[in-house]
Amino acid sequence: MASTALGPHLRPRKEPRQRRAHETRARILDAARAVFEEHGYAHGTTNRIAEAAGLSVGSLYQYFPNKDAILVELVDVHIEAGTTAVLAALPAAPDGWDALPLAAIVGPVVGAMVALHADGRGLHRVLFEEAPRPPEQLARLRALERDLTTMLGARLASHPEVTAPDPDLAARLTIDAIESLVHRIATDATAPVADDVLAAEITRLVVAYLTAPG
Amino acid sequence: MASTALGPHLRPRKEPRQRRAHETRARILDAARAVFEEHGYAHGTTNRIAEAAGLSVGSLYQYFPNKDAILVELVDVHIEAGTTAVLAALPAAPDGWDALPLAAIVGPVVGAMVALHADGRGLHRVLFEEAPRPPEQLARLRALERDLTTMLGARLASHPEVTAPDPDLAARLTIDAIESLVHRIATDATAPVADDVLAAEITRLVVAYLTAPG
DNA sequence: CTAGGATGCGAGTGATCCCTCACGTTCGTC
DNA sequence: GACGAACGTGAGGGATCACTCGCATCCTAG
Repeated sequence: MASTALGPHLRPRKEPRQRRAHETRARILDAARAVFEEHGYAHGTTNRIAEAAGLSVGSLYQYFPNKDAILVELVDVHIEAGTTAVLAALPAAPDGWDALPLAAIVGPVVGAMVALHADGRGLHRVLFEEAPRPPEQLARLRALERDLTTMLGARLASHPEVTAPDPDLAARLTIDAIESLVHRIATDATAPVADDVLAAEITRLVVAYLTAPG
Repeated sequence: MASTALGPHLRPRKEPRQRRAHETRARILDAARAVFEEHGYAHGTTNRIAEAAGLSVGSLYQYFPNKDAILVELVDVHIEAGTTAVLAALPAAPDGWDALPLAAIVGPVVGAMVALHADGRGLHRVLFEEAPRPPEQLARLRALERDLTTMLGARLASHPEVTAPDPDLAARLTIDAIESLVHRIATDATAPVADDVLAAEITRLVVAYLTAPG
């Protein structure tokens, strides 16, 4: 939870003391997920969230100081889950990745990303694109992205299979391509693609790009 | 203009008769672009649009029956511009594309897409992701995308350079990758990439993907 | 059992927004 | 210049939404 570092405008009114309160808090977050996904940010009203959680608005405001605080917490949870999932998917290689085939590195990461976004595309869009977010959280997200990109760029530069002339740019395209394609296709209900097929094809795309003959 | 096929809820109140009225209409659309880009859909109020256009709200509602009608028109204009730009960028080849190098086909299309989204990323996001759009328009957009994808899939299947095992899936990834990467990178102000560099790199990615061995 | 804190309630407040309407202003025509 | 139509005005109605506050109910320690 990120509540320790948050300003007073995003801190809950009271820390829950009884078990009942913890359950209520969780119910609010679950209801918020559903309501934001269905109605979007602007029409995802606090009254609707409270109703979906089987509560009154007043109770909701016992746990969250305002509407945005709910959203911020949902985003934080998603960021944390994504970071740990991707890091866990990276193959363990104490001597660096240069000895591993590229597909063995890219494949698991893509698989983790696909799994992460398998459900809740609408919610994800609302959280990350539609809703206003505090600059503090946005900066954290950008820093995370930048770290990931430079880390990947350095690794790619030394990998024997990689032929990209500008590894940093290649790292950026790679990460953006993975995320974008997962978003677009994994959750497009009109023409679904099986998760494993999609992951394999995105992996094929990335590996082909990084190892293309000069 | 798409006003001929629109229902009464999206038709302007009156067809403009005087030159002044045409200018007013154009001013409203320009102002709406700016206001939606800056404030998003929900906070892009009709009063703000009218003010930005140097008009009163009442005048705005002489030309557009409601807020959404303004948005629909902006989207239609963008769709039309995008379609014509991409079609114009395709190389003329009466005997089909099979004799052309893949890069000569992909390059111009990517270049056209980059140029098309060079400005107004924020507006584009609002128009296509944040704002609610009538199902009719959404269906038109999906149909256009599907046509483009199947057209490209058929062409790719017969092209000698292409090695992708599933041309339709490859066509889909190709189109989505181009659009996504253009959106993400061409208009990310925090770490800008020159338009020509970006277009070249995306082209490299697509060609590498489509011609990957194995 | 009971006191007092924790939790839950929901009508109401003020703010914002879309859109209307009754009325002025400008333009084209004779 | 005078008349009618086209065009422009902006205060305000009606609706929605975030959030509050006074009070009821529940839980738990002593």
